[in-house]
Amino acid sequence: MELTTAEENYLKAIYHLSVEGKKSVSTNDIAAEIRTKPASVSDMLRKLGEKEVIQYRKYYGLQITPLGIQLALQTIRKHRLWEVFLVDKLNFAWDEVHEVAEQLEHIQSLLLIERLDAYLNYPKFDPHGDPIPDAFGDVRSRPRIALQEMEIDQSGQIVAVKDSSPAFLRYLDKVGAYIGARIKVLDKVEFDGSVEILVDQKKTLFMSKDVASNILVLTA
Amino acid sequence: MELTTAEENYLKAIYHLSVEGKKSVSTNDIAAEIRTKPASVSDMLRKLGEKEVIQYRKYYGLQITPLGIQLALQTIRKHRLWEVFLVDKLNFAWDEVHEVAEQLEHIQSLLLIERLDAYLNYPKFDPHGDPIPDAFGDVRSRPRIALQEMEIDQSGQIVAVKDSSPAFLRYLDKVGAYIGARIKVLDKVEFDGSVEILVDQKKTLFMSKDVASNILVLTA
DNA sequence: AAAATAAATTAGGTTAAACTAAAAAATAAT
DNA sequence: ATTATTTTTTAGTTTAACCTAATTTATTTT
Ligand SMILES: [Mn+2]
Ligand SMILES: [Mn+2]
Ligand SMILES: [Mn+2]
Ligand SMILES: [Mn+2]
Repeated sequence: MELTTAEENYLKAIYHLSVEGKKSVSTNDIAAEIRTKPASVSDMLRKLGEKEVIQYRKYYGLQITPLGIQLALQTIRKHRLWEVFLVDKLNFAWDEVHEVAEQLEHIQSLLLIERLDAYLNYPKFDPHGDPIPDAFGDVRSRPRIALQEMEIDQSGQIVAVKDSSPAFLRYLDKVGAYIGARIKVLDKVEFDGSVEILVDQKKTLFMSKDVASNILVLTA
Repeated sequence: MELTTAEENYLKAIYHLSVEGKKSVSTNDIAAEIRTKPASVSDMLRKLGEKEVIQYRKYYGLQITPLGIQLALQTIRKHRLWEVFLVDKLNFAWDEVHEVAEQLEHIQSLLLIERLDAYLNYPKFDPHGDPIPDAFGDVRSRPRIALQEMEIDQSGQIVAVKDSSPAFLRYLDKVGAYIGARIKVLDKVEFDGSVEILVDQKKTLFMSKDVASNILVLTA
């Protein structure tokens, strides 16, 4: 069973929206995620249904199948390994990798991805802190919460970002927030949900609710 | 000006057949090279003509333009750099790289290819001995002749292969011929054109005319 | 429960890239 | 110089992946 590039992109979007997000995924959600029109999505859902990577009843909704999950995870695995390669070996910044990985993830070669994995020393997380599925599709996920949901005085370590857009990542670079940083919540403002944190025991940082909710933390 | 993957493949084939080969390139030649039907080639030639990467007058023939050469060389550059990456970094054998490089060459990112070039230490030749064009499309080509055309007692160094098929490359591996090997022609058989050579001053090797004509040598 | 609104699908069209079969042009053979 | 052959192009289809506009189904509101 092989999927086209477009099919892989759709399936990946469906996986992200369903398995990692809410249970029910709408045609409009997928269209927004993939930046395409709902009519095109309907068309593709029928095709993915025929290929049995999703279970699809029109007007009712869809459910990704075990086969679909497995294939989606293989694409995600490739995407994240390439991101690690770009950052670790080619010195890309973490905000420069997504677009290129979006292309590289579709290269078809089992040997390539296994060799790449070995070459990178079997990394467990990508530059944005997202877990890299192994060759069998197993994902070791860490329990993590949004910084925005932490209590005052609670401390932890930044382990991932929810939003991987260049604008957001460059903002984090600018203020000095990074994956691996140890943080402690100093204050939370009731009024607008903004937070004040201490980074690496030396630098205090204010951030909006919007920013804080896109930073994922492993609490101690 | 951007080309699709199919257009890049056609243009690359046209470049190889015209610039590196004979002057006049037929529709059938291209069809054979790309493993497609002549009718499909005619269609594509019209499109490539409109994009001005070739000059095309139907029934008369085609000529690749300077713009076409430049674009073809960029694709060839990417192809060969990826081949070096696969062999040097991911331990691919030289007969395993072509198919994967055929896909990787179409990844679009200027940053990627410049960084890759730097990471590989600006290699000048790919694993098959073919020169890698630089970012400006300049190719440093060495004067090389087919082993088959060497005289008895003449010596030199294997610098490239004409045929990159896995079958041929694996045969060379088996008999112990490799790029960089110093050789000397011991004998040439008039009857069938086969040759006997001495490799690295220790091992003698017999090879058919067919094999010898696909090995390129830099004569001392 | 009917009407209004929102969401999803279908109908019909476009573009890229392939194909087969038929026609046209160029080349080779008599 | 015709005729025959080969090469190339055109005509007409197919498939994948998109689109807009129209229609159908589901959901909400009155
Ligand atoms: Mn992609
Ligand atoms: Mn990532
Ligand atoms: Mn290619
Ligand atoms: Mn090569």
